[in-house]
Amino acid sequence: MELSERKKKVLRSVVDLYIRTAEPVGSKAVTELPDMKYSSATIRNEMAELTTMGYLEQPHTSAGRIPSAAGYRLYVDELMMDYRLSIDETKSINNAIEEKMQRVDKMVEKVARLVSQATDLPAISAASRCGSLTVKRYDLILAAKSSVIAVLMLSNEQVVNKLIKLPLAANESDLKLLSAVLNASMTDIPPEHITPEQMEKVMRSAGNAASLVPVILDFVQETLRQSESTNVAVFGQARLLGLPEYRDVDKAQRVMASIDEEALSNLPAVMENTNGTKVIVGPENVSEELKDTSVVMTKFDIGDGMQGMIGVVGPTRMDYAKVTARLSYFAESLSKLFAKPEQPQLPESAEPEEHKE
Amino acid sequence: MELSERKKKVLRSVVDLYIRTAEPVGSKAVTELPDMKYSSATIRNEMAELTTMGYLEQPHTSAGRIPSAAGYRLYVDELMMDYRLSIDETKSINNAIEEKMQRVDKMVEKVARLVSQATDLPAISAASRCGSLTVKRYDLILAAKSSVIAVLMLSNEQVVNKLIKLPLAANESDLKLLSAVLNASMTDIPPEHITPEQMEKVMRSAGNAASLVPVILDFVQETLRQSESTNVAVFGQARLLGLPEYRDVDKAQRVMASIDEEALSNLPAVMENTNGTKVIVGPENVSEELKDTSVVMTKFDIGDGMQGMIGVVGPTRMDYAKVTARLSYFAESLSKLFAKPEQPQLPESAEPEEHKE
DNA sequence: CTTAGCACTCAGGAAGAGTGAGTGCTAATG
DNA sequence: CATTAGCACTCACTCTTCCTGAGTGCTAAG
Repeated sequence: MELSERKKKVLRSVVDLYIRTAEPVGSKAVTELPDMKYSSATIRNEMAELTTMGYLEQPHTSAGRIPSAAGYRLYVDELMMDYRLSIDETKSINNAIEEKMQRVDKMVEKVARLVSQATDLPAISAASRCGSLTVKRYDLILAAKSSVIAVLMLSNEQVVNKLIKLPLAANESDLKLLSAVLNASMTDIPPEHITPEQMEKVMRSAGNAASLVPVILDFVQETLRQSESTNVAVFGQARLLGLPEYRDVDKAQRVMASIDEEALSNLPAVMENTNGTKVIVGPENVSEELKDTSVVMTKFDIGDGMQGMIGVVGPTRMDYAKVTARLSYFAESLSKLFAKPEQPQLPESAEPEEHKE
Repeated sequence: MELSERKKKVLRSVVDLYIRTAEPVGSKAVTELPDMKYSSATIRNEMAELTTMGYLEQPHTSAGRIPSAAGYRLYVDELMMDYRLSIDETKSINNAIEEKMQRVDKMVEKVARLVSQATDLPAISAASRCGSLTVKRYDLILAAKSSVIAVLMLSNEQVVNKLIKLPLAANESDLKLLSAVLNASMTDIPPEHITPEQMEKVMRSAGNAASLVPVILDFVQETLRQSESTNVAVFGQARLLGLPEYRDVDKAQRVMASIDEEALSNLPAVMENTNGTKVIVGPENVSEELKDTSVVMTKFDIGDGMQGMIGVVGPTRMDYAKVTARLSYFAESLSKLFAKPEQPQLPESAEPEEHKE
């Protein structure tokens, strides 16, 4: 059933107010809003109907209304006003991102930290590889009498290396032979297909350098496996405590603990089939502890076939408009940055104006 | 002034009890301890004296006593009983550490997470390089028509690499020349000594590959600089909230926020001149917010000239004996592990017995 | 030196009263 | 018919008061 324009306006007002004050919203408060031209009685009637329709709730008979999960959902999907980032905001975001950074996952972490600051809520970051990797090319460098550097180029253009110390001396030509063998027979093979039999075959043809083979292939397996893992971190948890809904220490503790766990396991799965920004309102969360906690997550591509995810956790009453706006902007900036890694290109298309309030 | 044996015994009992219960300790409670053979009146007198000596405090006239900072200090330095880890504890520690891990800083983080679990307190981890690094050796590998892998071997035997894409094609002999030049003139130079003049000199002698020089040297500088930075992380913050002293949300928030900051900046400085395990009792902390929060930190060497630090943050009333024991054990295990990286050797010397309680 | 006894203090919980924001309903109004 | 004014009612919260009991310091006796 479709809501009347007036009902939508009332619902939006209630949600907005509740987001600001964290207290049940009464009919009078709504009346006092700038462009509400109805009396409190009318609003009361509308609110009563919105309550029976399930968009609002009443903590007890003589209190104002608060939005229900359905109310928030509707608000997020249809009602909320776009929040435009202020110039200051975009500037500080850009400055922060502009710094040269080397390791991709550290970069994502850093941005998550910024997001946490910007939203004054805890933030979660995750960097993960998607799709399985293989080795595209092997190089062996003789670094000293008895140490060899193995350099692997992976299918995503990433390069990794390992220093291997040998029990005995090695020479250039042995290494040349071995790397030729490896490049011929061990490229483009996913880690789970590296069998002991294959390993033996390689060893037989590797001549003097045969003792290197198991070390290298172990390293290969480890590298390919490990790079599939996700790297999750949480920042600014303490900010939760500043919010009235988490004045209850027990609740805060439960939520924070489950952010830690959730972050470390479930999170990647949740975003599996999504792209862009997703809002999970309270009870839509799987975990029991997070039933009145909302999550806004955004997924984006970063170079080398990796994906990044940054999210914010807060009370169901969080400022969805602001949070999603900021998060999207961060994600967009990061994507662009990684698209041209040597020459950071920052989004200018956004044309930020003074933000409405 | 030296304390009598009886006073020491009373002080120890009070601290022990307070650590367990988090509530002011009355004379009666002390009397009821197994080997206290005095009446409550006697204990009262002793406690009164300990109070005037500054080792105990009284929250208000009609309450029991709690240890003062000086009391804790004395307790930590002289009074507390050694805590022996139980077999179970050492087992779970060893299991956790045994897994193969690749990146050192991740390893330290993982252990910190374990420490947090084991102590049920927030833990801080830091991994940092000490002393300045230089490049020991350069290798350049032609990876494709127009991409080159630069492999640097650093003075600590660590190897790093970077994939460089060229605007034009390169050939083997150009790279051979360039790497010879680099190895001849740019080794063992700390990052701050890489001057533009030098860079130009190298470029002049580099022939066709000159355009690679700035990219490589930038990478060198970045690598050497970055590896000096410290990598700090905090885990299990939420555990603070389980403790009675942090039922006050505001306090908890202040402390947690300042753990975040402290962790990220001050921490390495604090441990500068220390080795092994250090206990910082409440007011000995620099930060105002942490005046009634204690920190136990331990510093240890991990391979490659890196140092690791793991610490625990908790109320002044934390179980110092247990925490220091566990922390030391973790640190010891890690040090040994890194001493023989390929063949994890776990401490057996500890000969853990059933722990006293 | 140790202990029993006693008067005194004071934090913290329980019970009760008052306050006011907010509601739903009804009747009047444009 | 939609809107609004008016009114009685509800109920969370706060403030105050009272009471209890754990703990103390001091004194006098063992």
